[in-house]
Amino acid sequence: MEAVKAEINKIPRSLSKQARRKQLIEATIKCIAEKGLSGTTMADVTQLAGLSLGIVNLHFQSKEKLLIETLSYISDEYTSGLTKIFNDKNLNTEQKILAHINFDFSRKIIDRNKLAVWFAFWGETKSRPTYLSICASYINEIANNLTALFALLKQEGNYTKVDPELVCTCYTALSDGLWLDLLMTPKGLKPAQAQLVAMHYLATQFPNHLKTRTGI
Amino acid sequence: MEAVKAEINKIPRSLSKQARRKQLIEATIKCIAEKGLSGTTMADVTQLAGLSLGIVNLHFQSKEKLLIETLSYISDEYTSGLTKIFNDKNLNTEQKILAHINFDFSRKIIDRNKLAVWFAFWGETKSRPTYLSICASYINEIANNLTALFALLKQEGNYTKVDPELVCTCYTALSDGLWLDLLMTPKGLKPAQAQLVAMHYLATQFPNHLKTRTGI
DNA sequence: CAACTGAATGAATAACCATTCATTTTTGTG
DNA sequence: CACAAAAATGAATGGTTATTCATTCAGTTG
Repeated sequence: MEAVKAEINKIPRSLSKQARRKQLIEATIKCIAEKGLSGTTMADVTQLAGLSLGIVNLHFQSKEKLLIETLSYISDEYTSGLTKIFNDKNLNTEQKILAHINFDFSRKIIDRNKLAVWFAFWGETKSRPTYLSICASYINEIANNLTALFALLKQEGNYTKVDPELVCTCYTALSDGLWLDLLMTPKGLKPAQAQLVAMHYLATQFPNHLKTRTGI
Repeated sequence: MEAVKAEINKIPRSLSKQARRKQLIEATIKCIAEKGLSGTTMADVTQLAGLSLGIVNLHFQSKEKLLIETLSYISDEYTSGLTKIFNDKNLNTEQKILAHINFDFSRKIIDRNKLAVWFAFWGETKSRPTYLSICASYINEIANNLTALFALLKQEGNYTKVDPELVCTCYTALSDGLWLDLLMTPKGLKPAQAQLVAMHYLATQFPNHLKTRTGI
């Protein structure tokens, strides 16, 4: 009891509002991963954060708003990472595409807790338009950027038969599906293998630029 | 009021146990699609089925069992359809693969209500091992069958560089991702287009057997 | 150090919801 | 038609959980 109290007290009360919100959002991510979206209660979240029951309503007004902020949090993390790559002037087209794939399968992104959160919300988009609208805004932007990169590589490499939009749709669906695999069967597919699968597809479109080793 | 009562009364009370269960499961599918897994209540399900509140516990003992039976129901529908194709002695290898893809994107399977149910449960697999075990059993069987088909086509068509297991992993992830697309952005990707995307990938592996038109 | 401010607490409240079961309705059978 | 068995009903129950807010606490300022 004393030990617990001591540990809790390590967290200063004067954390800025922003930091306290982040602390709660990260507890929410863990909670959704462990108990599911429907099984996540305010008591769970606040206990995991080492704070008191009423704190979520103080900082987020309601549970629903906390959930929305949590989805926005991981969406922003993903989008901003990709935007940075897309705008990096030191990378050429091929390097940007490679960086994009590396990012899609990096530790930060394919963390199983975060994957659980993605799919928890995606599973509810049909019934909750708010969740959908949060996702829709970034999906379009990323697709446009990625399509543009594929179009450039097509030009630069004389891949006359490549359809950039089709490749973008296919790659995006493929990586979503691989994410699902990583979430559901962690004993099966490993992150590095998943990335190779994605590379394998892109190598069929841009064989002179993106090569994969044989086997997975 | 009279009209409602009349309509309800159309459903005979003497429906066999099996049929009543099916009626409730189908109401559950609609409900999960409309309100999400967390938002689905017993009152919702039974009202949608035009029956009384207590009926679920009569036929399924608990809400949790109803949900599990609902997942099993759509899993069985999917698995049995694919098994039938795989065991069809009138189809050659190429035709079986084509039939598999056609089935994956058939109306029956990519019904948005059912897609919503798939993803609702998948989003909770990390926290509910029961859901995972229901899915795990059929996933393996289908993967083995499909890999075997790809291995056969590789042999028959002399595709020396094809890795059947890799192609199976890639195709499966791709179709899962396309399903997600169909669920989340129904205004974007259409079922027929999604199928063409899947075909486009397989055409890169078996170009002499599976061709796609240009464009999506 | 005393007064003040805003952050944090958690007991109390009110709403929601799965489950139970005494009662009613329907069906099939002799 | 009567009667037993089976199926269905829905009011009542009890457990769970989001939200509220009076109170406590920590940090700051003059």
